[in-house]
Amino acid sequence: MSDPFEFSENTPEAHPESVPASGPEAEPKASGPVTGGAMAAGDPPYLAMLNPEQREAAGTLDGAVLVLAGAGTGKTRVLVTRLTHILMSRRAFPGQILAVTFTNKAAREMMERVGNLLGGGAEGLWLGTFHSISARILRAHAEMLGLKSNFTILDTDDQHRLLRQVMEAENVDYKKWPPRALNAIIQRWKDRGLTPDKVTPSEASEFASGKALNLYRLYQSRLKTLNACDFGDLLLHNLTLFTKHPDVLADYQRRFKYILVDEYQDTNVSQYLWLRLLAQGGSNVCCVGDDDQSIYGWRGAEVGNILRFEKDFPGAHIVRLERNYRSTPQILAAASGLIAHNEGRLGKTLWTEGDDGEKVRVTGVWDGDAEARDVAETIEAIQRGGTSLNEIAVLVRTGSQTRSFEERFITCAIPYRVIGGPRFYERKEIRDAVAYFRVIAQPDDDLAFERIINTPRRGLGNTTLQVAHVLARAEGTSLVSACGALIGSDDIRPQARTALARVLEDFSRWRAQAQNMNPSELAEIVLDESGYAGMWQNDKSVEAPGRLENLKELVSALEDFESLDSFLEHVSLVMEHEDNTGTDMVNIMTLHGAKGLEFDVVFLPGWEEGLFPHQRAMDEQGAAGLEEERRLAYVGLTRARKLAYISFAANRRLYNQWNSAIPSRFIEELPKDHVEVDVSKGLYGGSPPEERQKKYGGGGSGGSAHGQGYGGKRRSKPSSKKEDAGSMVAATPDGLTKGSRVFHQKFGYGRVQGVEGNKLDISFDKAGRKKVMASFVNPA
DNA sequence: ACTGCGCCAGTTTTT
DNA sequence: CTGGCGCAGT
Repeated sequence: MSDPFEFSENTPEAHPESVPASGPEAEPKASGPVTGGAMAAGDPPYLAMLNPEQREAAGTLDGAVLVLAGAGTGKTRVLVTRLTHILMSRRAFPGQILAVTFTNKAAREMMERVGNLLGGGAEGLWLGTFHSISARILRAHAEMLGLKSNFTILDTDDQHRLLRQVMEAENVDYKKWPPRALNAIIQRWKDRGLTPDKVTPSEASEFASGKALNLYRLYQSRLKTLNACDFGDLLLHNLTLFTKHPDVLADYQRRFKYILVDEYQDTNVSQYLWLRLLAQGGSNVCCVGDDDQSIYGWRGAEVGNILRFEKDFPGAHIVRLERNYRSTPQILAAASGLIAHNEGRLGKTLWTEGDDGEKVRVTGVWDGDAEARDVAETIEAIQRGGTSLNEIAVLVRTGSQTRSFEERFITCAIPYRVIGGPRFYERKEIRDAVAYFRVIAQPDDDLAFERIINTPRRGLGNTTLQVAHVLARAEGTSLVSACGALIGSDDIRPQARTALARVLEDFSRWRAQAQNMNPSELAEIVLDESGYAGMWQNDKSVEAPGRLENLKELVSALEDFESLDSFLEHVSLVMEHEDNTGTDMVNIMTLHGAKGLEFDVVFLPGWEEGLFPHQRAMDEQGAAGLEEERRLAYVGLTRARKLAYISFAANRRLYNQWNSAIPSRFIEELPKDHVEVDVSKGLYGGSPPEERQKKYGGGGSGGSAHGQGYGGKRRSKPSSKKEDAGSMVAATPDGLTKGSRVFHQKFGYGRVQGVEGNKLDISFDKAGRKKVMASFVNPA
C-alpha cells in the first residue's frame, strides 16, 4: 500500500510540537505516570482497569519486557492497552510502532481493539503478521536482493511444482523423493535463517542421496528468475537485506521505537533474528508468550527463544500473568495437572476465583460414530439448557476428524461451521482464476502461466509447453516471452501457433484494461473472455455449479480491492475464509486452529494413543514431540470456560481399516480429583483409569508399552453390542422410496438411492451422496 | 492432444 | 476411499 519510506511524514522531526524529543538516544525519561504495577494516582483509566501484573506489563514502557502470559490471563488485553498507552502518552507516533502477530486474525483483532480503546488515530501502525510486514519491507527494497518489487509470493502448490521441475532437471526421481518432503527440508532451513551458503554440508540430510542442498540452491535461483518468493523467503530476504545493507537496517531501527510481539513462543529462528536485528537499535521491546502453549515446533518454532529472552535483553523486565479469567477452577486444575507432566517449563501457577464448576468429563465410546453421536446428544442437551451454539466447540487433533461430526450434526440438524477447513483460495477454480490475474499482473509468472495455458483446453498441450520451456531456458527468459517468440517460428504446429497468439493477445489486452478498470470488472471480463467461466458452465458434473458460485464470490471479493496487486498480496498472505460468525452454530476446528479462542463448552474427542498424541509427532520428534502434543492438549482444555468433555473410542477407522485403540496417556495424566469418568456408555464400566489401563494393556506413561497405539487391524466394522437404536427417531410417514425426489434444508434437492430403516441414502444434486435421517427431508 | 484406466500412496498441525 | 500420476489407446 504505502511506501514504508515516507519517514518524514511520521517522524518527530516533522512534528516538533507533538513530541518532546527525537531519536532513540534522546528518548525522554518516562513522562507517563506509570512504570510499574502499583496503582498510581493519575493512572489513565485504561490502565486502571487492569490487574497489577497486567498493569506492570502494559505500563512499563522503557526497556525490554517479557510477559509470560498463561492461558486466559488477558495477554491480548495487555498488548492492546500497552499499545494504546504508548500512543496516548505521546511517546511515539503510530508509524513508529511495530506490532507483530502470527495470524491475520490476531492482527485484525488487535487493530480493532486498539481502535476501540483509542477511538481513532491508529492509522500508520505497523501492525501485521511476520509475513505481511516482512513482505512490505521486502517490496520496498526488492531490487537490493535481485527481485522486482512486484515479486510473486508462491503458495505451497507452486512450491511443489517448482521443486519438481528442479528435481526433474537434476534427474532426481521425484516419485521416490517427494517434492513436498524436500520442501519441508528447505522450509526448515529457512526457518532457521539458513540461506544455501549457510547450510553446513554435514546437514545435507539423507534426501535424494544428499542432493537436498544442491536442489535448494537451484530452487533459490529459479525463484529469483521467476521474481518470486516462498513464505520462508520473506523473512530470509529481510535478514539478508538487513545484514548486507546496514544503512537500511539502521533506518528501520530508528523508525521503530516500540516493538510488540504476540505469541513469542511460536517464533522460529529467522523471526527471532529479524526481531533482534530490528530491536538492537534501542527499541523498547515487549514480547508476550506462553511456553506451555508452544505448539508449532514442527514448523520451526523455537521455545528456546522465550527462554533466552533475558540473555538477549539484559535487565529485561519479566512479568508473569497467572490470574486466569477464563476457566473454572476444576478445568484449570485439570489442565495444570496435565501440563505438569512436561519437563523444561518456565513454570507458572495459574489461579482463578469463583465457583469450582464441573469436573472435566471423560467418556469412552465404542467407535468414532458413537463418539459423534454422543457429542451431538450432549450438545442438544446443553442447548436446551440455554447455551448458544456459538459458545460450543469441538476441537479435533486432525482435520480428517471433522467429517464424522459434520455428518452427525447434519443428521441431527445441528448447525455447525468448520473453521480452517478447506480454504477458499485453495480451491481449484479459485487458483485457476487467480493464476490468470497473476499473469496479468506479472507476465514473468511462469508457474501461473503454466497452470492456465491450457485451461480451458485450447490445444496447447505438453508438446508445446516443452518446446516453450526449452526455449525459455536457452534464452534465459520467461515462458511468456518464449511463447511470444514461438508464434513467429515454426517450431510448433500452426494450430498451436494461432492458439498461442490468441492467448497472448488476450493477456496483453487485459493488461491494458487493468490500468483503467477496477479489479472486479476486470475479473469478470477475464473469466468470460478466457472461456474459463464457460468451461464450468458446460461442465455437467455435480460440483460445477458450486465452482461457478465460488467464482462469482471471487469477483465480488475483488470489489474490496483497489488494484490487482493488492488483491494478489491478500491472496498469498491472508489465506482465509470469512467466517459467518453472525449465525448461531457449533464450531468445529483443529486444536491448532483453536489457539487464542475460548468457548463455554469444549469437546475434545479422539484422545487415543496414536491419534492424540499423534504417532507421527512421536516418531519424528520423540520426547519433544510428545511434550508438544501434551501442550496441545493443554491448549485444548484451557479453551473451555465452563465445561470440558474428553472422549476416546475403542475402535476407529483409518483409511479404510478399523483399528482398535487404547485411551490416550493424557487421560491417565489428568488429575483424578478434577475428572469425572462417564460410565453410562457401558464401556470401561466404572473402572478407574488405573484399572482400565491394565485391562487394555497400556503401560506407564512414556513407556514403550504404549507401543503403536492402534492395535489390531480389521477390514470390517467391529460389531457393537449395543445398537444405536436409542438415538433413532421413528421413521417418517412420508412414504419415501427409492427414486423419490426430496429436499433437504442443507443439501438442497436430491434423489433417494436407497432406504435403510429410517435412514435414506440420497444422491444430492449439489452436495453429493449422503445418508440422512428420513425426518430431515421433505418430498420435493 | 485428449481420454480413460489402473496403480500407488497418503493424511498433523499452517503463515 | 480418494486423488494424483503414468501409461496406453484414440
